[in-house]
Amino acid sequence: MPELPEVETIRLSLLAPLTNRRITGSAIGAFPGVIGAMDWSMFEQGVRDRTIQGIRRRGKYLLIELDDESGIEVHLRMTGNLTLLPAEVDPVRFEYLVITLDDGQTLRYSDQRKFGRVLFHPAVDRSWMAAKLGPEPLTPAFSSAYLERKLRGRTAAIKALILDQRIIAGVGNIYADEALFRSKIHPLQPGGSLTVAEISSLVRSIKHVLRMGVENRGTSFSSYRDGYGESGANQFRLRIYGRGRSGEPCTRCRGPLTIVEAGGRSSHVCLRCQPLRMIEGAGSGARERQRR
DNA sequence: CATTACCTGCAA
DNA sequence: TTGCAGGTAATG
Repeated sequence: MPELPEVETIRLSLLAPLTNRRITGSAIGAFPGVIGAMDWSMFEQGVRDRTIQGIRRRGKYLLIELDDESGIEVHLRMTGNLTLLPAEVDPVRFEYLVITLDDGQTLRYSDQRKFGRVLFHPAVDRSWMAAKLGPEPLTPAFSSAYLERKLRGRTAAIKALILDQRIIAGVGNIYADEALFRSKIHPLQPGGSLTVAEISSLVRSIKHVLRMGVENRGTSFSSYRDGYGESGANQFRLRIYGRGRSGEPCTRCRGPLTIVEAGGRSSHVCLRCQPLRMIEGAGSGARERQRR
Protein backbone atom coordinates (compact mmCIF):
# COMPACT_ATOMS: atom_id res chain seq x y z
CA MET A 1 0.00 0.00 0.00
CA PRO A 2 2.82 2.47 -0.32
CA GLU A 3 1.38 5.63 -1.86
CA LEU A 4 3.00 9.03 -2.28
CA PRO A 5 3.51 9.78 1.46
CA GLU A 6 5.01 6.36 2.15
CA VAL A 7 7.34 6.52 -0.86
CA GLU A 8 8.36 10.07 0.04
CA THR A 9 9.07 8.98 3.64
CA ILE A 10 11.30 6.19 2.38
CA ARG A 11 13.07 8.66 0.10
CA LEU A 12 13.68 11.10 2.95
CA SER A 13 14.91 8.37 5.28
CA LEU A 14 17.39 7.01 2.73
CA LEU A 15 18.58 10.26 1.17
CA ALA A 16 21.34 11.17 3.67
CA PRO A 17 22.69 7.64 4.27
CA LEU A 18 22.83 6.80 0.54
CA THR A 19 24.07 10.06 -0.96
CA ASN A 20 27.77 9.93 -1.91
CA ARG A 21 27.99 6.22 -1.06
CA ARG A 22 29.75 4.02 -3.60
CA ILE A 23 28.08 0.74 -4.58
CA THR A 24 30.62 -2.05 -4.08
CA GLY A 25 28.43 -4.92 -5.29
CA SER A 26 24.98 -6.44 -5.50
CA ALA A 27 23.33 -9.84 -5.13
CA ILE A 28 20.11 -11.32 -6.44
CA GLY A 29 17.93 -13.69 -4.39
CA ALA A 30 15.27 -16.32 -5.00
CA PHE A 31 13.16 -14.13 -7.27
CA PRO A 32 15.28 -12.95 -10.23
CA GLY A 33 12.22 -11.38 -11.86
CA VAL A 34 12.53 -8.52 -9.38
CA ILE A 35 14.89 -6.74 -11.81
CA GLY A 36 12.54 -7.21 -14.76
CA ALA A 37 13.64 -8.70 -18.08
CA MET A 38 17.24 -7.50 -17.81
CA ASP A 39 20.09 -10.00 -17.48
CA TRP A 40 21.51 -10.06 -13.98
CA SER A 41 25.07 -9.46 -15.25
CA MET A 42 23.89 -6.24 -16.86
CA PHE A 43 22.38 -5.02 -13.60
CA GLU A 44 25.34 -6.10 -11.50
CA GLN A 45 27.95 -4.51 -13.77
CA GLY A 46 25.83 -1.41 -14.28
CA VAL A 47 25.62 -0.48 -10.61
CA ARG A 48 29.05 -1.68 -9.45
CA ASP A 49 31.48 1.09 -8.46
CA ARG A 50 28.93 3.78 -9.16
CA THR A 51 28.42 6.53 -6.59
CA ILE A 52 24.88 7.46 -5.55
CA GLN A 53 24.15 11.10 -6.33
CA GLY A 54 20.65 11.42 -4.93
CA ILE A 55 17.15 9.95 -4.81
CA ARG A 56 14.24 11.35 -6.78
CA ARG A 57 10.55 10.52 -6.49
CA ARG A 58 7.78 10.80 -9.09
CA GLY A 59 4.38 9.63 -7.90
CA LYS A 60 4.99 6.25 -6.31
CA TYR A 61 8.27 5.69 -8.18
CA LEU A 62 11.76 6.18 -6.74
CA LEU A 63 14.93 6.76 -8.73
CA ILE A 64 18.34 6.22 -7.16
CA GLU A 65 20.55 8.42 -9.33
CA LEU A 66 24.05 7.18 -10.09
CA ASP A 67 27.06 9.24 -11.17
CA ASP A 68 27.04 8.25 -14.85
CA GLU A 69 23.50 9.17 -15.97
CA SER A 70 22.28 5.70 -15.04
CA GLY A 71 19.76 5.03 -12.28
CA ILE A 72 17.92 2.40 -10.27
CA GLU A 73 14.14 2.73 -10.49
CA VAL A 74 12.16 1.22 -7.63
CA HIS A 75 8.43 0.60 -7.48
CA LEU A 76 7.21 -1.04 -4.28
CA ARG A 77 3.71 -1.81 -5.55
CA MET A 78 1.92 -3.50 -2.66
CA THR A 79 4.41 -5.06 -0.28
CA GLY A 80 7.84 -3.92 -1.39
CA ASN A 81 10.28 -2.62 1.19
CA LEU A 82 13.66 -0.90 1.03
CA THR A 83 15.67 -1.29 4.20
CA LEU A 84 19.16 -0.11 5.11
CA LEU A 85 20.98 -2.67 7.25
CA PRO A 86 24.57 -3.45 8.23
CA ALA A 87 26.11 -6.04 5.89
CA GLU A 88 26.42 -8.64 8.64
CA VAL A 89 22.66 -8.74 9.33
CA ASP A 90 20.98 -11.93 8.07
CA PRO A 91 18.64 -11.68 5.07
CA VAL A 92 15.22 -10.30 5.96
CA ARG A 93 12.06 -12.21 5.01
CA PHE A 94 11.31 -12.12 1.25
CA GLU A 95 14.64 -10.44 0.49
CA TYR A 96 15.30 -10.56 -3.27
CA LEU A 97 17.99 -7.96 -3.91
CA VAL A 98 20.93 -6.62 -1.92
CA ILE A 99 23.07 -3.61 -2.85
CA THR A 100 26.30 -3.34 -0.88
CA LEU A 101 27.76 0.07 -0.03
CA ASP A 102 31.29 1.24 0.75
CA ASP A 103 30.50 2.00 4.40
CA GLY A 104 29.52 -1.50 5.48
CA GLN A 105 25.79 -0.88 5.01
CA THR A 106 23.51 -2.72 2.58
CA LEU A 107 20.28 -1.70 0.90
CA ARG A 108 17.86 -4.65 0.92
CA TYR A 109 14.81 -4.97 -1.31
CA SER A 110 12.20 -7.37 0.06
CA ASP A 111 8.71 -8.04 -1.24
CA GLN A 112 6.28 -10.61 0.11
CA ARG A 113 4.07 -10.61 -2.95
CA LYS A 114 6.71 -10.06 -5.63
CA PHE A 115 4.72 -7.30 -7.33
CA GLY A 116 7.36 -4.62 -7.02
CA ARG A 117 10.37 -4.08 -9.29
CA VAL A 118 13.91 -2.72 -9.03
CA LEU A 119 15.00 -1.75 -12.54
CA PHE A 120 18.40 -0.58 -13.75
CA HIS A 121 18.31 2.09 -16.43
CA PRO A 122 21.67 2.66 -18.17
CA ALA A 123 20.58 6.16 -19.21
CA VAL A 124 17.89 8.18 -17.45
CA ASP A 125 16.70 11.27 -19.25
CA ARG A 126 15.36 14.38 -17.59
CA SER A 127 11.79 13.50 -18.57
CA TRP A 128 11.89 10.28 -16.55
CA MET A 129 8.28 9.06 -16.05
CA ALA A 130 6.85 12.26 -17.53
CA ALA A 131 4.97 10.38 -20.25
CA LYS A 132 3.34 7.99 -17.80
CA LEU A 133 2.47 10.26 -14.91
CA GLY A 134 0.31 13.30 -14.30
CA PRO A 135 1.42 16.25 -12.17
CA GLU A 136 2.77 15.91 -8.65
CA PRO A 137 -0.21 16.63 -6.38
CA LEU A 138 1.86 18.71 -3.94
CA THR A 139 2.96 21.19 -6.59
CA PRO A 140 1.02 24.16 -8.02
CA ALA A 141 0.70 22.24 -11.31
CA PHE A 142 -2.03 20.25 -9.59
CA SER A 143 -4.69 22.96 -9.37
CA SER A 144 -8.48 23.04 -9.55
CA ALA A 145 -8.21 24.51 -13.04
CA TYR A 146 -6.13 21.49 -14.05
CA LEU A 147 -8.50 18.96 -12.47
CA GLU A 148 -11.55 20.70 -13.96
CA ARG A 149 -10.00 20.28 -17.39
CA LYS A 150 -9.28 16.60 -16.75
CA LEU A 151 -12.77 15.82 -15.40
CA ARG A 152 -14.76 17.68 -18.05
CA GLY A 153 -17.09 15.30 -19.87
CA ARG A 154 -15.86 12.24 -18.00
CA THR A 155 -18.52 9.73 -16.95
CA ALA A 156 -16.21 7.43 -14.98
CA ALA A 157 -16.38 7.37 -11.20
CA ILE A 158 -14.38 10.20 -9.61
CA LYS A 159 -12.53 7.64 -7.50
CA ALA A 160 -11.34 5.77 -10.61
CA LEU A 161 -10.18 9.07 -12.09
CA ILE A 162 -8.15 10.22 -9.09
CA LEU A 163 -6.53 6.78 -8.88
CA ASP A 164 -5.45 7.17 -12.52
CA GLN A 165 -1.73 7.99 -12.29
CA ARG A 166 -1.89 9.83 -15.62
CA ILE A 167 -4.27 12.33 -14.03
CA ILE A 168 -2.58 12.60 -10.60
CA ALA A 169 0.68 10.87 -9.69
CA GLY A 170 0.87 9.17 -6.31
CA VAL A 171 -2.69 8.86 -4.99
CA GLY A 172 -3.74 5.32 -4.03
CA ASN A 173 -6.75 3.73 -2.39
CA ILE A 174 -6.23 5.00 1.16
CA TYR A 175 -5.62 8.67 0.40
CA ALA A 176 -8.32 8.67 -2.32
CA ASP A 177 -10.95 7.56 0.21
CA GLU A 178 -9.71 10.07 2.77
CA ALA A 179 -9.82 12.97 0.31
CA LEU A 180 -13.29 12.09 -1.03
CA PHE A 181 -14.65 11.79 2.52
CA ARG A 182 -13.26 15.18 3.52
CA SER A 183 -14.77 16.79 0.44
CA LYS A 184 -18.09 14.94 0.93
CA ILE A 185 -18.00 13.41 -2.53
CA HIS A 186 -19.30 9.90 -3.27
CA PRO A 187 -16.60 7.74 -4.90
CA LEU A 188 -19.02 6.70 -7.68
CA GLN A 189 -20.01 10.28 -8.57
CA PRO A 190 -19.28 10.68 -12.30
CA GLY A 191 -16.15 12.81 -12.67
CA GLY A 192 -17.76 15.22 -15.11
CA SER A 193 -20.69 15.88 -12.76
CA LEU A 194 -18.61 17.47 -10.00
CA THR A 195 -19.30 21.16 -9.39
CA VAL A 196 -16.50 23.70 -9.53
CA ALA A 197 -16.75 24.03 -5.74
CA GLU A 198 -16.43 20.27 -5.30
CA ILE A 199 -13.39 20.08 -7.57
CA SER A 200 -11.71 22.92 -5.73
CA SER A 201 -12.46 21.24 -2.40
CA LEU A 202 -11.19 17.89 -3.66
CA VAL A 203 -7.91 19.39 -4.83
CA ARG A 204 -7.44 20.94 -1.37
CA SER A 205 -8.35 17.66 0.36
CA ILE A 206 -5.93 15.63 -1.75
CA LYS A 207 -3.10 18.03 -0.95
CA HIS A 208 -4.09 18.05 2.73
CA VAL A 209 -4.26 14.27 3.25
CA LEU A 210 -0.99 13.72 1.36
CA ARG A 211 0.83 16.42 3.34
CA MET A 212 -0.50 14.96 6.57
CA GLY A 213 0.64 11.52 5.43
CA VAL A 214 4.17 12.78 4.84
CA GLU A 215 4.21 14.66 8.18
CA ASN A 216 3.22 11.45 9.98
CA ARG A 217 5.84 9.43 8.11
CA GLY A 218 3.29 7.33 6.23
CA THR A 219 0.43 4.96 6.95
CA SER A 220 1.61 1.57 8.27
CA PHE A 221 -1.33 -0.78 7.92
CA SER A 222 0.48 -3.96 6.95
CA SER A 223 3.98 -4.19 5.55
CA TYR A 224 4.95 -0.57 4.97
CA ARG A 225 8.07 0.63 6.84
CA ASP A 226 10.55 3.42 6.14
CA GLY A 227 14.19 2.90 5.15
CA TYR A 228 15.13 2.11 8.74
CA GLY A 229 12.28 -0.35 9.24
CA GLU A 230 10.27 2.12 11.31
CA SER A 231 6.46 2.31 11.18
CA GLY A 232 4.63 5.49 10.31
CA ALA A 233 1.84 6.99 12.42
CA ASN A 234 -0.67 8.18 9.86
CA GLN A 235 -2.92 5.13 10.31
CA PHE A 236 -4.11 6.78 13.54
CA ARG A 237 -5.10 9.93 11.67
CA LEU A 238 -7.30 8.37 8.98
CA ARG A 239 -10.94 9.47 9.15
CA ILE A 240 -12.64 6.73 7.11
CA TYR A 241 -10.29 4.23 5.48
CA GLY A 242 -10.59 0.79 7.08
CA ARG A 243 -13.37 1.85 9.45
CA GLY A 244 -16.22 0.42 7.38
CA ARG A 245 -14.87 -3.09 7.75
CA SER A 246 -14.57 -2.90 11.52
CA GLY A 247 -18.16 -1.67 11.88
CA GLU A 248 -17.18 1.73 13.25
CA PRO A 249 -19.53 4.70 12.76
CA CYS A 250 -18.75 7.76 10.65
CA THR A 251 -16.28 10.02 12.43
CA ARG A 252 -18.28 13.05 11.29
CA CYS A 253 -21.99 12.13 11.67
CA ARG A 254 -21.79 8.86 13.66
CA GLY A 255 -23.91 7.24 10.93
CA PRO A 256 -23.13 3.83 9.43
CA LEU A 257 -20.29 3.39 6.95
CA THR A 258 -20.63 1.45 3.72
CA ILE A 259 -18.11 -0.25 1.44
CA VAL A 260 -18.74 0.16 -2.27
CA GLU A 261 -16.62 -0.86 -5.23
CA ALA A 262 -15.23 2.04 -7.23
CA GLY A 263 -12.31 2.11 -9.59
CA GLY A 264 -12.05 -1.65 -9.15
CA ARG A 265 -11.32 -1.48 -5.44
CA SER A 266 -13.15 -1.30 -2.18
CA SER A 267 -14.06 2.18 -1.12
CA HIS A 268 -15.14 3.36 2.29
CA VAL A 269 -18.01 5.82 2.20
CA CYS A 270 -20.54 7.47 4.53
CA LEU A 271 -23.71 7.73 2.45
CA ARG A 272 -25.04 10.47 4.73
CA CYS A 273 -21.97 12.67 4.38
CA GLN A 274 -21.22 11.66 0.78
CA PRO A 275 -24.59 11.28 -0.98
CA LEU A 276 -24.55 10.16 -4.62
CA ARG A 277 -26.14 12.75 -6.90
CA MET A 278 -27.68 11.16 -9.98
CA ILE A 279 -27.21 13.05 -13.21
CA GLU A 280 -29.63 13.18 -16.16
CA GLY A 281 -28.25 11.47 -19.24
CA ALA A 282 -24.96 10.47 -17.64
CA GLY A 283 -23.33 7.10 -18.25
CA SER A 284 -25.03 5.20 -15.45
CA GLY A 285 -28.39 6.71 -16.45
CA ALA A 286 -28.08 5.31 -19.95
CA ARG A 287 -27.42 1.89 -18.49
CA GLU A 288 -30.50 2.11 -16.26
CA ARG A 289 -32.65 3.09 -19.19
CA GLN A 290 -31.60 -0.09 -21.03
CA ARG A 291 -32.68 -2.19 -18.10
CA ARG A 292 -36.28 -0.92 -18.31
C1' DC B 1 -14.06 2.49 -20.08
C1' DA B 2 -13.95 -1.91 -16.74
C1' DT B 3 -11.90 -6.27 -15.72
C1' DT B 4 -8.22 -9.59 -15.01
C1' DA B 5 -3.50 -11.24 -13.90
C1' DC B 6 0.16 -10.96 -11.01
C1' DC B 7 1.32 -12.90 -5.85
C1' DT B 8 1.00 -14.59 -0.89
C1' DG B 9 -0.38 -14.07 3.97
C1' DC B 10 -4.06 -13.91 6.74
C1' DA B 11 -8.81 -13.45 8.46
C1' DA B 12 -13.33 -15.30 8.30
C1' DT C 1 -11.31 -23.37 2.27
C1' DT C 2 -12.40 -19.17 0.37
C1' DG C 3 -11.78 -14.51 -0.46
C1' DC C 4 -9.69 -10.27 0.28
C1' DA C 5 -5.81 -6.88 0.31
C1' DG C 6 -4.44 -3.30 -4.08
C1' DG C 7 -0.76 -0.85 -7.86
C1' DT C 8 -0.11 -1.46 -12.45
C1' DA C 9 0.15 -3.83 -17.07
C1' DA C 10 -2.38 -6.23 -20.14
C1' DT C 11 -6.69 -7.36 -22.07
C1' DG C 12 -11.63 -7.00 -23.62
